[in-house]
Amino acid sequence: MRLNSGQQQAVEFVTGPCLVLAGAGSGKTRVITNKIAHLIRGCGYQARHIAAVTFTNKAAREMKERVGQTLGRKEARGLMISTFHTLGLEVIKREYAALGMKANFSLFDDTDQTALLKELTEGAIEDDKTLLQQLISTISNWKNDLKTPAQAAAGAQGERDRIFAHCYGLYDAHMKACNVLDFDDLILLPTLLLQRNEEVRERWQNKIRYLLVDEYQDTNTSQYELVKLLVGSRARFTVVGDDDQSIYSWRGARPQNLVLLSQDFPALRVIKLEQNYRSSGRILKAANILIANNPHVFEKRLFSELGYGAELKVLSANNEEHEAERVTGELIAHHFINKTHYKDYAILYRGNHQSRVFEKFLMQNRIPYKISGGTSFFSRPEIKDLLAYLRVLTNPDDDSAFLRVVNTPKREIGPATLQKLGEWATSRSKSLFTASFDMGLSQTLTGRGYEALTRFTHWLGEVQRLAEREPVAAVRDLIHGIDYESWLYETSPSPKAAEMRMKNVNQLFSWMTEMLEGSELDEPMTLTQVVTRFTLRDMMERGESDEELDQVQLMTLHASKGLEFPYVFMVGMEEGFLPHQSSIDEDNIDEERRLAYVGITRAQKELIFTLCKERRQYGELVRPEPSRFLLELPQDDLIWEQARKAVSPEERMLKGQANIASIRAMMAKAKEK
DNA sequence: CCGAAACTATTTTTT
DNA sequence: ATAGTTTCGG
Repeated sequence: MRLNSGQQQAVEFVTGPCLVLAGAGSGKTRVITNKIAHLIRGCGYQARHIAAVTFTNKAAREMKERVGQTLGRKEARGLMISTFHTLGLEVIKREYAALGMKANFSLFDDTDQTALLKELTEGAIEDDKTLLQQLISTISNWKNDLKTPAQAAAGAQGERDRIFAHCYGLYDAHMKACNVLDFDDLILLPTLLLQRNEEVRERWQNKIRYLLVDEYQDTNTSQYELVKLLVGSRARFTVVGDDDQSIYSWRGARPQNLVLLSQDFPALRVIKLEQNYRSSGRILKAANILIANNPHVFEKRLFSELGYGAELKVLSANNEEHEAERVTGELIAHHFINKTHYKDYAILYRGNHQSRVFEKFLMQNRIPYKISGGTSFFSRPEIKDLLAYLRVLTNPDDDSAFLRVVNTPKREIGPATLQKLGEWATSRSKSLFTASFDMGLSQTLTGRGYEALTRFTHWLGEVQRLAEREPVAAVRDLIHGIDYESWLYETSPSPKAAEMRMKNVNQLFSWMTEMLEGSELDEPMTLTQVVTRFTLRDMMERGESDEELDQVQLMTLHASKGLEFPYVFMVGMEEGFLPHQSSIDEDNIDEERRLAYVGITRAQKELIFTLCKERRQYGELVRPEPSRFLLELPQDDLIWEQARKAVSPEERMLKGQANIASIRAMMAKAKEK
């Protein structure tokens, strides 16, 4: 397919700053990939001087894939295509000396971060969950606004801010002492460094001679600052964005950055892409009408030349189970009648927890499905345990990791021993692991504790030495050395669960081995890098998990951004759910509407909404109203299908099964003919 | 120091 | 409702 004139312009304008306002489905990924090709083939740029930045790993992978298809592996070699965070990590990895850091830093994920702040504030802040959450996001906002603890304290308004700023200071000191970074640091530190250090700034401006940013409306202040520093006065860049798809303001995203751009770069060329190549006319009309309820920075009118298409359906269900049952039944029938692939369907929901019921019904009916985005794998204790071990191995100063690991599996190192070790280490400004090798320690510790502790740390020290030469062997020795498998069997509720967990461990191990040894496509990585990449969930694709598998796609609305599917189910269309309750409370409906907009514009051919009359929430029965967004849609294009008369849950369960079973029987009969 | 029982918070979205 | 956490008895 050829590029339309807007796309063509966007691709060919390479001499200055360029903003592409790309509506949903207007082919922005095509523009980016074609532009990269044009820069290399038409403008004499070398691949290694071009960087493209996205927000999610999934998006980065997809872009790599698409560029690889357009250019071929050879020409694409050396291109930097990554998330903002991975780019920041890359800068830090190369410039750690200028940052005054050690090379072997490790990375905190949000659980580690929460745990540390909880510990630091014990007593000072009441054990209030929401307050802790506020503290975390306040610190994150400070970091996103490039504020140091001192600056935060100076600008603090009121008692609460002053206390929070103090906690920020404690947190920051602890992070530095342990040689640990959090996610925000991956943007913050490079930005501060490039601001302050001209030599480093020039080096990176020379390295990245053309920068492309996808989903620009999701940038926060520090990310925009980093972009400005990287492009410098030459201002050779393209950013692509759509303010209607800004759904990350809770993470500090500033869609106003779209406006700032024309102030900061007066020469900015603005190009609008308004033709939608994805959705039927009716779906697009619904999306346009919905989003018209929001205020707009840039006016744009999306149009489609595809057919008008089928009506949008609204299925009403009695409860969650019934909802899943109806979706499953609808899906089976549709799949059968239209001879589609399962991967043509997506089930989109607001919160991850909603996937459970759908998973259950799909599984019962032998429908292949894939839940993507779910954080489950990395939050599993067995995975966190092992990553913590590896963090100690690569960064002996990582006290959090050491504490997690020191008595897992149980090796008789209790709180008393650790308390004393902690006091000893603190008074000597050492980390726990490092201090455990001190000779004098035997004075303060009891015999048993000392014995157990030193046996463990000396052994771990040996593994550490091995890891420097033979990382793969070291990881293997580690897993065997702690006899992790036995530990799993002891602690798991059932042998089956233990088996599952061990499978996860082996999965992790084989991914790591791949990354450590490298492949034709990827350089071997150090253990430090591998551990960091795992925390970022940024690892290379393993061969088998190709998206080509024929599976129904389940994901959150957030995770669906940038993707498209022929048939889309948007489930849980209820007040309090799609406009989420917390957004209603905070009077932030616009962002929820954009989220609905994103969901609707994922659909190519058909779109089905579902909602429940009643639903179990925290075990309580609630009767939610239909989402206001459904009422905002053009009713002439909607078909509301009422649920059957209420019946008892048991009866409905049986009937539901029978319904699905009868559809299956029908299919089987039809097949015989 | 360990296991069972009682208790409690969970559910917004992601790097 | 359910999973994870704390507490109490052995």
